[in-house]
Amino acid sequence: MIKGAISTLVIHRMPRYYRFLGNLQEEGITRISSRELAERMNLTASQIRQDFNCFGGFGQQGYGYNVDILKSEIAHILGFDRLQSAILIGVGNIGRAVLKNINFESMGFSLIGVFDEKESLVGQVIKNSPVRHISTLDEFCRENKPDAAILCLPKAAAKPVVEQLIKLGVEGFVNFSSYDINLDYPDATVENVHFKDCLMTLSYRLHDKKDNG
Amino acid sequence: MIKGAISTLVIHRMPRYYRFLGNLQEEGITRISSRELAERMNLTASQIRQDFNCFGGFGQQGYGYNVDILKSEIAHILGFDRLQSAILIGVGNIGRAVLKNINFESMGFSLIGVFDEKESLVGQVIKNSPVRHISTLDEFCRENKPDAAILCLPKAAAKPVVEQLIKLGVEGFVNFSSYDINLDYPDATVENVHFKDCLMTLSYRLHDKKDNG
DNA sequence: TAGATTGTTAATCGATTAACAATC
DNA sequence: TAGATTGTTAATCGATTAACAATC
Repeated sequence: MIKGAISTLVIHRMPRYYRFLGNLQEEGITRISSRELAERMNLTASQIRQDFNCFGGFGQQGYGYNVDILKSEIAHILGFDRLQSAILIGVGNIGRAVLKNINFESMGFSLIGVFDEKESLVGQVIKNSPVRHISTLDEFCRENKPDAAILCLPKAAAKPVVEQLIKLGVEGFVNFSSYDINLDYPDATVENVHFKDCLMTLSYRLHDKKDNG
Repeated sequence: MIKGAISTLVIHRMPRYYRFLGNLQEEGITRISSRELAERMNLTASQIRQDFNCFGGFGQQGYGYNVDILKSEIAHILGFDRLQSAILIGVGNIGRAVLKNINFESMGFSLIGVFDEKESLVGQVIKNSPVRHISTLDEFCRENKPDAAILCLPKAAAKPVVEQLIKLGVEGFVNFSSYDINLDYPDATVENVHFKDCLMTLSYRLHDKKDNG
């Protein structure tokens, strides 16, 4: 497996491959060619082969790809077999949606703490995780050294929390708040998710279609 | 304004520009050069100028860009001044998060209906929108012809609803369910949002950092 | 006028596509 | 063996960066 300089575009396609391979498994399909997969995913066969060959290539000439093997190779590439610890901050609607819909263990993370600023939520258990008060965050992090934090806070609250966590040594963030985490922290890895941007893009595309056919 | 064939990459940067320009306004900054904006956004000045010049260019030599003007030009490009009608389906945590955090009118949409399959939610009013039962969706769409639908459903429920809406003539989708809407409908415009993919990407990056420095 | 910074063209870089030899 | 399909190299295409003349 030759890593080194995988492009962002390739990396962002890997989770999508992983998802589609899961769908194939559910359909009972055990074998697929790059051509067939391309058709399903709206890519080209060439691109798929190039992507997989960034990591070594997992197919077999004349046969294609074994779905189970390919999926587990991707799981390995994405690091799902080596769990990292994560905390989640903010159990409003977004936080709850994440907690209820995402199986952390299946995607490389072990959720070790959930925090909110609301006293009334403290102690409540959501998906096996007791909610802790945000005031205990500092102590908790010094003791447990989480690798990553999932931020589900309102925009205004996000910035100070990010700064606090950076100081505490947290290196990875998934940010669902509409605050844009800026990457002046060279060691931090950030994935910003902006709901609003998708609506804006859709607005553009719908108008574009009406105007330009 | 010469449109024609704006690349996906440019289109996806526009909402981000819009957001950053809003931040500048909040900071009371009225004027910015491509160089300064590039620094804030982790882009290059060249790229910013190229992006804006896809739509005609809104700056002034020797001065830079007027923040208010640029922001409202982008609002116009994204179509925020010509509202389209939208419905939202599914008022679980994701649906509520969207309803509570997003101001539709400010990003080109007017929300005309909210639906859920749970009888107990019907009639409840969330952010000025009464929840309707999903069984009334067909009739509602035939009467009101919504332009877009925001899907906040579980994976299994998403597929049939998409097919139903396509038949009813809905052309745009923002899809927050983990079902991947496939674009075999040539007229439909889809923005899929996959929470999980972000976590997976973060997992990759964190491991990559540990392994390769 | 001099300085700054855009709009825009040209050069570079990277990603996708095409082609085909290797091989299952 | 013949057919299929990969892995991989080469060609193309597109996006980013660099450079600079235009101009405020």
